[in-house]
Amino acid sequence: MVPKKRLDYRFNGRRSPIIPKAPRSIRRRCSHKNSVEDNKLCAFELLAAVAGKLLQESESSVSSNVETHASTLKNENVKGQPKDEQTPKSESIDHGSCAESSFMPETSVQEPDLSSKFKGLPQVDIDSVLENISVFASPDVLKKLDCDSVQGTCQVSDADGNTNCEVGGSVFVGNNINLRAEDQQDMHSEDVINTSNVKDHVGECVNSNMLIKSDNSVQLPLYRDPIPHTPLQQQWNTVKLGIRDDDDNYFGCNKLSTKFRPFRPQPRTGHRRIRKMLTSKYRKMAPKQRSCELYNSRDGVKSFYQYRKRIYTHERCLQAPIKKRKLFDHMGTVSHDQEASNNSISNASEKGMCMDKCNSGIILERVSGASPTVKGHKKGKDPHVKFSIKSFKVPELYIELPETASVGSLKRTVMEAVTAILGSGVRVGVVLQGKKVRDDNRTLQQAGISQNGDLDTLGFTLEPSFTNICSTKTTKKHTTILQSDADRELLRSPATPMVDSGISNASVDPHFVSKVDDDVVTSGFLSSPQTPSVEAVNGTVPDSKALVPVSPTNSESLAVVPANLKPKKSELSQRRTRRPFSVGEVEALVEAVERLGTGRWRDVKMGAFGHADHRTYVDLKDKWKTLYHTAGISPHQRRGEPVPQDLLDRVLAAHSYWSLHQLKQQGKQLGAEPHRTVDPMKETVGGA
DNA sequence: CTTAGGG
DNA sequence: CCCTAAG
Repeated sequence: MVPKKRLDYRFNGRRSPIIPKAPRSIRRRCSHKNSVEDNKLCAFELLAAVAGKLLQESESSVSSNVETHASTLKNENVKGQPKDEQTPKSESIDHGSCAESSFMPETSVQEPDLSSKFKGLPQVDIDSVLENISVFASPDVLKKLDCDSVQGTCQVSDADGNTNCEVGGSVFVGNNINLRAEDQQDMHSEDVINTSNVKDHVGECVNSNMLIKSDNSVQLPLYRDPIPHTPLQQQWNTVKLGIRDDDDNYFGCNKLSTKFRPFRPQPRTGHRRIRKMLTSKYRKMAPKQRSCELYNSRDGVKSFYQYRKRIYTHERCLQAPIKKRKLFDHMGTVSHDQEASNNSISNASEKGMCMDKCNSGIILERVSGASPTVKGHKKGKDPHVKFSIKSFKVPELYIELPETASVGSLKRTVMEAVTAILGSGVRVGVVLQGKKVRDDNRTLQQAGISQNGDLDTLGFTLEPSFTNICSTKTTKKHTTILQSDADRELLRSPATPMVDSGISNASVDPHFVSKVDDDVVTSGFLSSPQTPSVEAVNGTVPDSKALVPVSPTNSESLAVVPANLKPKKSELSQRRTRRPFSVGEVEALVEAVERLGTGRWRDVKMGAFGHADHRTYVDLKDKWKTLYHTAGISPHQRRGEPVPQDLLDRVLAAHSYWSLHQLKQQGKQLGAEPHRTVDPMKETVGGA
């Protein structure tokens, strides 16, 4: 009885063309050129503003000669910095190009001049940086930047030349950072996935036992000392977020900072919606998402990484709902929890690859068991359950590096990210059938973890337990000042999920740089029970007697996810703007439902809302649901635009009618249950 | 893609 | 509104 052909129905998409989205260049490649000019100006102003402000607070005089200064800094800072083996560019190109490209924004390629020009800049005294920025902020330079952003990362060095404090600061002009993200999104992880070179070039360097999976995940065999002779903490202290690569190649000014962000794996080609997630809100927070490290040998380590936490066993390839991010953005640590809420893993359609692609993973080989799953064996009257955890997955780590960064830099960056997570302490969470088992007092049996249980769905998570993070003060005075600014910024930031052009505000805000930093500080590493940062899953490897590093290939084939992982939404979709139904719409809906019933939402949609692209049948169904609910509650409990009582009455009537009608239909079809078919009074029976 | 429900 | 499991 479908009135119309599906051909006519083209509104089931989520997108509502009608809803104006904040203008944003979703695809950098297209908009790049046009935005350059504008951004150039902004960049200049921004830089100037920042520089000006900071200079005021800076007592130290600065060199106006960039090259000189940079080289000096370089000399000071480079020493003491362990370097990874040389990784020739050629090699990167030959073997690691895929990996590299997947990690780095392509934008950088376009700024060779800048790159060379700012060589050596990465590590500079914070004041100097500011100075440098002001110096650089000439139209010419900006032009060369040919980029939408200028990021600066500052480091404060002590007399020994050791870096004591790193303050990552970024000035974003335009939407570079977002674009980068998108660029990454545009890349195909598959390209990387099967490339062993990622492992070769990155993993080996980071740690002989740690591998970076081609899918962007990091595998860190937990057997024994991943970081042999260095206490995690210590390692952590030396972490430099990719400020300088290991080949002594400094990135250009516009790529000074390396950001750790929850890693969002590249979507497959078909995932268009990925771009959606990169919309304003996300973008706005993007700068803050990056993690930076702030540490001072005197004041103790202060490091903050931002990572995204994920929810139990399921992880979505891409992300967390933006609204959550938003919260996270403005509320700092507190909102971490929220962010974790609806993550679920995706992908079956991707042959289990998604898992790997989606998550950075630390893989542990399962130890015991001859069985792939947790198995129990009798032992007296108390059955034992044997657990063999094959792997732990690290949550997404978003690492962003300029294309000009070296592979060595990438290695370090990843290493740092992983180290930060591990080093800050983790705790284990247990997930069974997708649900976290929170009650520590329950017995395994009670929790359903028995030899007879469905242990295939048992998983373990490594949850971050950072508590010491980003504590307090930074040595620099202006940091404090900026803090207040940042606070203000946070306060005035609307909590609404709908954000306009996103970056604009931030990018224009002279305090943006510091704000970012501050944000990072305040939101540093939080531990949230809800948000496991590391995921572990029971291996599917039948019988591994020992813990062995799992090669990317292996892990892929293992597809270690606790079963029920579906491939669905693999992108961070922005929540649609809320669009309350008008009385007129409600009326139309009621009318349509009265006519068509409550089980034909597509028809209802076509019949009554065919022109309303923003109303999907799901929306209508949901609206009906709420209407029905509304009708069932007292008027004073209702909110929003009041719905005429008569409509509500019709809702109840229609609902009632169609409930019976459906029962009838069912009865007819089933045929086996006569009493259901007709008697209206048997309404309740239907459910049985 | 649609439905139906839970969140 | 979102997200998913089921058809």
